[in-house]
Amino acid sequence: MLNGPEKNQTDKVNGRQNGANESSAEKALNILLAFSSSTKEMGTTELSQKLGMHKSTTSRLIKTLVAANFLQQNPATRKYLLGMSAYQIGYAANRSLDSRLLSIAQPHLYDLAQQTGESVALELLSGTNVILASHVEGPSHLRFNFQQGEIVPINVAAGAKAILAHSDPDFLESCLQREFEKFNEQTIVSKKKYRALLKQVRKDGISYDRGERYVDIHAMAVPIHYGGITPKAAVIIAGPASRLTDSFLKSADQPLRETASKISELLHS
Amino acid sequence: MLNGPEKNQTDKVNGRQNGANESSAEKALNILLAFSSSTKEMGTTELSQKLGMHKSTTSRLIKTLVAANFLQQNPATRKYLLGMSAYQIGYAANRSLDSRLLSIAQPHLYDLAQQTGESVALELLSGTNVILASHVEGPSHLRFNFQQGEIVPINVAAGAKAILAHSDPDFLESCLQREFEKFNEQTIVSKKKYRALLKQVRKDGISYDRGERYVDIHAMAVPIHYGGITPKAAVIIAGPASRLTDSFLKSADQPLRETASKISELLHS
DNA sequence: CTATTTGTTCCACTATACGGAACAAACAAT
DNA sequence: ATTGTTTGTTCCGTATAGTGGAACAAATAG
Repeated sequence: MLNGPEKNQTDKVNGRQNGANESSAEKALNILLAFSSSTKEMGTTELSQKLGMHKSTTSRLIKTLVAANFLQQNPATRKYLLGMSAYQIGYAANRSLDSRLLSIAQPHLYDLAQQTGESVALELLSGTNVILASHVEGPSHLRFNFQQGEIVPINVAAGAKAILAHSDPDFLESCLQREFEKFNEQTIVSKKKYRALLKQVRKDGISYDRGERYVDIHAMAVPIHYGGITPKAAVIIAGPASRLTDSFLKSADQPLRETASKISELLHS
Repeated sequence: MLNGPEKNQTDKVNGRQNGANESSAEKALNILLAFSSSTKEMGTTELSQKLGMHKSTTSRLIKTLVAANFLQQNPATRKYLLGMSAYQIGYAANRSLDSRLLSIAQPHLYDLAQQTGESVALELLSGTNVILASHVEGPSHLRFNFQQGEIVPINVAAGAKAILAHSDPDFLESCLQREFEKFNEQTIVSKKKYRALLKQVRKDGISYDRGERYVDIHAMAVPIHYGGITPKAAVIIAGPASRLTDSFLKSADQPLRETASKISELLHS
């Protein structure tokens, strides 16, 4: 009789035990993820070492990934890089995440508006502008009325500053190519000043607009983080300058941060 | 007696025979691709039907995809949608493809500049602008000097029209939110007129700029296709209005189209 | 032109994925 | 609540599909 006395004593707890177990599908996904961190092209051997897989296994999986257009081979270097299908699902994910973000955020924006008494909104980065995607008007009679879908230049949007403060350098540069329009005396038009401001925002985790677009409207914003990725959205509180005093900013600080991090967490769940 | 004398007569030619054979990695990738076409969330059963797989297989693979964050479950609907990893590799693919596109295109842009005698460039769509990514100056003394990295509004860039004419409707709408700046009498500021123009461009496969940015500079552009995806780049020929006559446009038409399709093909190889 | 690195194919072995069916969980209809 | 229906997950024996050593092939370096 084969397999002797104790047979399946392989402590397969049932599921996985240490994460050391990998299906071929998992391996294929890991290959894709390996390309997401470094932009550079990679060959079969390099990949197999990086992921601790055998060359032959890696080679076969790459073949599959290439066939599905998730990877492509650069004929010049014979190495591999991400392909059109990767681009495609990224594009689709972007849209899905947006719509999901909006539905997740809505109730929390509402709570924040109730709590602070001011208008609250979500700003989404789109190219080199910010779009006002979702908003809740504050209960007060004198309040800032967000205009749904309004497009705001990055130099005057509090949300844009919050987002760009954590964006990757290349992207930031491409945004700074564009000339900053001046709306009033408070508007920041100097790129140098803007950069310095972003540095401060990154440190504080919060950004402000002290009438840079409309002199009598102030705002404060905190970014929403999507995993390890450049944030592309921010929660913003806006209202009349007369009410957004220093003491208001102080009292609204914690609730705003909590709302943003709550939404960030829910996105990942 | 069932199945009689001969048993394993299953004509397993050995490898695959009809392409009907699918590895688990392939199946996982197909699930991802299923989400790229329709934005809507899908459940296990719906997916299994769409892909012709068994429920149990689909369920297991979804589990793997969720664990790797390529999919996520919407707690409200219990259905699945693309997750952060999808977004992440899309973002990386975007960068990779750009750098690959530039290196692939360069020699062909050069050839086209030689052939036509005018300046040639690559325009990349970035958000709601177009960036001048790579260019070759024409041999003539009087020529259009592209400025590397220059950002051009979509209403005046020939490349933008070529790109947007083939973009998906949602994206086009978001681009049209932005107000069109008027540079001179030729500049198109009417959204209605712009839409009509795009329709024509889509039909012709080529777009023109007859001095819409600089009155004395004309241009023509053809989009580069990345697989089945919305194009995000175009090849453009620009030069002094005095030389871009109707007869020039006619003679450069074929070479320009050929350059664009050559680059498109090389991207896929 | 040989040596070395890198990538692919082969094949016997075994672990892994399959799919029917049972089970479990939501949701609808009484 | 109770039952019926749809949808999703888990179980498990079987057989297919993936594994990895090694041979082979193709580039690149020396």
